[in-house]
Amino acid sequence: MPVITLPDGSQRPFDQPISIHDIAADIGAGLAKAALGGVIDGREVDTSYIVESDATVAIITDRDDAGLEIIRHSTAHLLAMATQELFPGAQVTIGPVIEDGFFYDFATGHNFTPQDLQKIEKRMEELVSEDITVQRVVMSREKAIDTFRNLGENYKVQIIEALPEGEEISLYTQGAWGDLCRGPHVPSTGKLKAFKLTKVAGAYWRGDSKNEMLQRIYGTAWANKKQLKQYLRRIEEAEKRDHRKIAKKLGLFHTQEEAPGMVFWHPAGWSIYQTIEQYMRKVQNENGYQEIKTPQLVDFSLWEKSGHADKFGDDMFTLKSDDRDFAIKPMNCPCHVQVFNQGLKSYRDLPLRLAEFGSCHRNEPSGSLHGIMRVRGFVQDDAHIFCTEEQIQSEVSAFIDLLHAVYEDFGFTEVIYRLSTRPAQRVGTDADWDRSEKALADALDAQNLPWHELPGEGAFYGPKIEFSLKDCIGRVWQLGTIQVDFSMPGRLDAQYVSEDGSRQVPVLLHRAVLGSFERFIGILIEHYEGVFPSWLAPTQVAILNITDKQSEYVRNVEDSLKNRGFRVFSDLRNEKIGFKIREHTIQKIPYLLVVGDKEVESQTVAVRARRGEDLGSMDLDAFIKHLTDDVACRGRIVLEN
RNA sequence: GCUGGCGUAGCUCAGUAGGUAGAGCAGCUGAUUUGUAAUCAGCCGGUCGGGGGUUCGAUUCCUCUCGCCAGCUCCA
Repeated sequence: MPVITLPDGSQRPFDQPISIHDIAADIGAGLAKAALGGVIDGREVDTSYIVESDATVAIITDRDDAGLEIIRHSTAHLLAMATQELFPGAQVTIGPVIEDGFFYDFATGHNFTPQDLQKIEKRMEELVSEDITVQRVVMSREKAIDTFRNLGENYKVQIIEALPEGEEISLYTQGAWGDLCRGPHVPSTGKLKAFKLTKVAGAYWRGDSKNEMLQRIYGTAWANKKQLKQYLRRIEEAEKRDHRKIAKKLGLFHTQEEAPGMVFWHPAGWSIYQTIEQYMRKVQNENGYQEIKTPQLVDFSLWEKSGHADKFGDDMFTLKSDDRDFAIKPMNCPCHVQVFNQGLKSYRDLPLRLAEFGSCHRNEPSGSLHGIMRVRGFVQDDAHIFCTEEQIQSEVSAFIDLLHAVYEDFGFTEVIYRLSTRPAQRVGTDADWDRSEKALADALDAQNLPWHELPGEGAFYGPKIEFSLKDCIGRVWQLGTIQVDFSMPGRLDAQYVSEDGSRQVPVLLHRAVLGSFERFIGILIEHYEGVFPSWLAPTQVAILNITDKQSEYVRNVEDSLKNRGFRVFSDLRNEKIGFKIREHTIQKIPYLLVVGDKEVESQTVAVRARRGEDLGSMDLDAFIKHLTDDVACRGRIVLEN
C-alpha cells in the first residue's frame, strides 16, 4: 500500500492505490480544487494518475511554473478544439508551449483573420464554462494511426509514425474532441481562466521552408486574469520602446523604399554612432588591435577562393564592370587575410590582431529585414586575430574580458552565452572541429560562464561563441561573437615562419563585440527607451533663455561648453520657457540650462535634469564638473525616464 | 524567400457603400518678451506607395509591382 512522501518531508500512508487528485484532497479541499497535475518521483503526471506504490509526490497548482505550463498546453488544446469545431476540415498539427503562451499550427485552405480569432476565442470561453473533463487514453501505435487516419488528420499520422518505437502513445480527449499528446493536461477545461489569442501567421510544416505553409495561431495564457492583464500591459509598454518609433521622434535616422535594408543616418543618430565607434576604436587600441581599412568592392574570385561564394553567392551583391565580376564585400575576413599576407610573417608577429569598422552588404531575405536590427548594409566592429593554436585559449579569454567591460559600459550586465558547433555543411577536418570546439568550451568554462550548446549552428568554417542580450520584449539578439577558423587562412594562403623555420598556417579568430553598429544602436534605443546616457546623447545640454535680454550670456555659456567638447545647443527662440522645456524634454536632452536675469546677474545657470529634476542654480564650473562626472560613468548607471 | 496584414499632408491618424479628401501637431507669417512639460491668430500643405485594368468617373473595385509590419525560413 503506497506511502506518499510530500515535498515538506511528511508522509501519508494510504491503504489502496490513490490518484493525485485524491492525495491533494487528503491534504485539503482547496488544494484538490487547485490541483492541475502532480510530480511523482520527478515525473509530471495528470491529477487522474493513480499512484500504486511508495513515491515522492508534489501537487502542481497554477502557482508553479509547471502549472502554468500545463495551463498553456491545455489552452493550446482548447484552441485546437474550438478551431476544429468552427472550421471543419482544418487539420491539427502541433501546439506547443512557448514563452508567455502557446501556439497551434493548422493545415487549412482557409486564412484565419482577426475576426476569426475573436470567434474562436469566444468559443473557447464557452468550452471553459462547460467545464469539460479532460481524459487521457493510452493506445497502441497502430490504433493511434488508425484513429487519426480515419479523422483525416494526416499530419498527426506523420507525427505518430515519427515517434520512436516503444514510446507510449497517449491521446487526450475533451468531449468529442481529442488530440495526440504526451501531457500532462488540466483535469477539466474549467481550469483555463485567463487567455487571449494574439496573432495569426504562417509557419512551415516541421519548420522547413521546403514544406507547405500552415496557419499558426498564437495565444497567451496565465493562471488568472490579473496576470494576463499585466502581461498585456507589459507588451503595450514594450511597443512604446520600438526603436523605429523612437528614432523617428528623435530624428536619428530614416529608411526609404529606394534603399531597402539600408540606413540614412541623420545628425543626431550619427552622433550616437560616432561616439560608439570612437569608443570602440579606443578600446581596441588599448587592447593590442591595429586598425586597417580594406576595399568594399572585391573581385568575385576571392569569394570563390574563401568558400563564401559556394554557400552565400546568391546572397551577395555583385556587379559586372569591364568584363570582370565583382562582389560588394559581405564580410571583412578575406580582405584581412590579404593584409596579413603582405610581407613574410614570423611567429614573433603573432598574435596579430587586425581590426576594421568595415562596411559590409548582404542581400538578406526581404522578409527578415527589421528596422535597423536586421539590415542589408551594416558596419561591424570586426577584427581578426591571427595566432597559433596554443594562443587560441588565451586570446578567447582576453576577448571575453574585453567584451564584458564594453557591455558594462553600456549598462548591459545579463549576457547569454551559446556555443554553436559544427553544421552539416562545413569545411575542415573533424579533428580541426574537435579541437576548436573544445578550445571555445574550455575558454567559457575557465571563466565559469553559464553556456549552452547550439548543435549544428556553427559557421561553415568553424564553431563560435555567441554573446547575446535580450531586448525589451524578450527577443534575444546576438551581438558579440568569437569564432575559431582553421580553414580560411589555408584557403587564402596565409603563412608564417615558425620557430623551427618551417612554414605554418595560422589559426584565424573572427570576433566582434557589438556586432553590427546598426543592430547595436537599435538595441540601445529600445534598452534606454531613447533616454540615452549623457555620454551617448546626441545633444547633452540645451541652454534656454527666458527673454532676448539673456541671449548674449547664453551664447557665452554655449561657447564655453563647446570648447570643453560637449554637445550643446542654445534655444533662443521667442517662446515661453515652459514650451521650450517641453520640447527638449520630449527630445530626451539630459540637461536643460535655464537662463534669466537672475542667472545673468549672479553668473550662474539653473540646471534641470531629465525626469524634471531641479538641480538648482550653480556656476558654470560646477555644472561642467557635474556633466564631466556624468559622462565619465558612461552607461554604467542607467537613467530612468 | 514564404503566409497574412498595411501603405491617405513632414508626423499621428480620420474618411470615401466609386463623384479627385479632413483633423491635431509640425512648418510659414504676424502679434506676444514670457521663470521650469504646449501663448494667440492667420496661412501654406496631399497626382490617397507605383504601374495597368474595369468604369462616364477610381484614393475607394480588380490585377501586377515596390515598400513596411507580424510570424516562419535564413543570418558567412
